[in-house]
Amino acid sequence: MARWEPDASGRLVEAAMQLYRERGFDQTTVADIAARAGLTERTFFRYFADKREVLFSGSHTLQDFLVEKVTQAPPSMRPLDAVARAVAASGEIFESRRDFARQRQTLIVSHPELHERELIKFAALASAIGEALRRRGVPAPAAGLAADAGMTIFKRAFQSWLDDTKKKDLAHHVRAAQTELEGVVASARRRRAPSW
Amino acid sequence: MARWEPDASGRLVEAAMQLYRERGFDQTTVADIAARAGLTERTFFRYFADKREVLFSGSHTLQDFLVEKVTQAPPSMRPLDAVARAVAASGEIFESRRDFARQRQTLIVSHPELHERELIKFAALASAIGEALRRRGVPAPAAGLAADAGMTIFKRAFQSWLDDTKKKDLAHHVRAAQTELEGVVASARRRRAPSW
DNA sequence: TTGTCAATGTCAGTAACTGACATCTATCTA
DNA sequence: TAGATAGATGTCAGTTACTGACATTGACAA
Repeated sequence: MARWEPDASGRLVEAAMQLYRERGFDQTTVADIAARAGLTERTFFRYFADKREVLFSGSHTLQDFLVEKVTQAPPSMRPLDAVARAVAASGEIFESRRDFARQRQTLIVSHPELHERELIKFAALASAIGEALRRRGVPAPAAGLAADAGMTIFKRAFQSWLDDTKKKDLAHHVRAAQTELEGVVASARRRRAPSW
Repeated sequence: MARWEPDASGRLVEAAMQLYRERGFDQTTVADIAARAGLTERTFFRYFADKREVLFSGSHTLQDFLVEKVTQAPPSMRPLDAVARAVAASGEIFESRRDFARQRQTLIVSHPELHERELIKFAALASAIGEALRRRGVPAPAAGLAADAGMTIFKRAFQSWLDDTKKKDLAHHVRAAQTELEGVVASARRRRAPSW
């Protein structure tokens, strides 16, 4: 048998989600979370850098997934398409946890501290994807902008996927968001500089 | 004469910038900042919600400026152009404080806590600008995306403006960033959906 | 003079987070 | 099989960000 109850980290995540939802983020202490997980406060901080991070343990997995997909995209594919396709493919990570994702997102958007953390995770994602694009030979400025635009698409698509009662998959929402963005960003005519 | 030394808030900002630069953000306590400003810790927290916020006191001014510029843009102007032009115009806020802005940005990007705060300020900016666009009659999805794309342009342009030794103005960098973004986002041909 | 009021100060308390060190227990090793 | 090992956890003391309650200050008005 195992030395201790298995999956301490997972238990902490589970306990945190429950408590944040039950009594709110501010009304939950780290000691509360640890107690519900059958651990001590000190152990919580060995697994998570702070009280917010416990809701973002999956971000590393997502980052690895997206970077790999972007890296594997056909060499001829345009940068933003490579990113959008990777984002669309990440639906497989979320599909089975739609309810969890919805609850988590509700928590995040209603607590600025959590929202901040989400935003910097997206920034890290964008940075990693930009680097992957550069490794594909995309020039630096375009790579960074394609990564940022990809994150804009991701955010929109993810939200509308969560809101979607018809349960279309994430890829569908990604395509819609990309098309919308193209409509917004495309210049009226091809030109060398903005006309304003 | 005034009851107390004037501009307590400004003195706190000044003291914080000095100390964060002298000994680093983590090695500076709020009590340190307050002491240098000739005030107490408690007073610091009456002016700023937390230790980070002291570096973002100008964000409200910037938001009001951008919202007003977007609102005043010619009705025929495309949403992203309206945002980009507003962003370009905001150069007048920064021009005279280029060195301050550079020092501040160096601090922010080297401290994740500060970076988080900057990101949520940008998110608030995007939200306010999106709303302003909707008041102009821009449909909801396009308004939000144009605001986000505008912030992407702002970030790029602001950074390259800070890095620019030739001292071209912010508007120049905004135009360059917008042109780059258009190149990245534009679909290969006009189409109804992404081709991937 | 005296009262008012906004800005500041004082003080005690909570909780996030950290460093140092102790303890536990499955497994490895002699 | 005794004992050493090592990773996971616990204990404890300390710092500091942040808050609520209440006192004080000092220009100004009545």
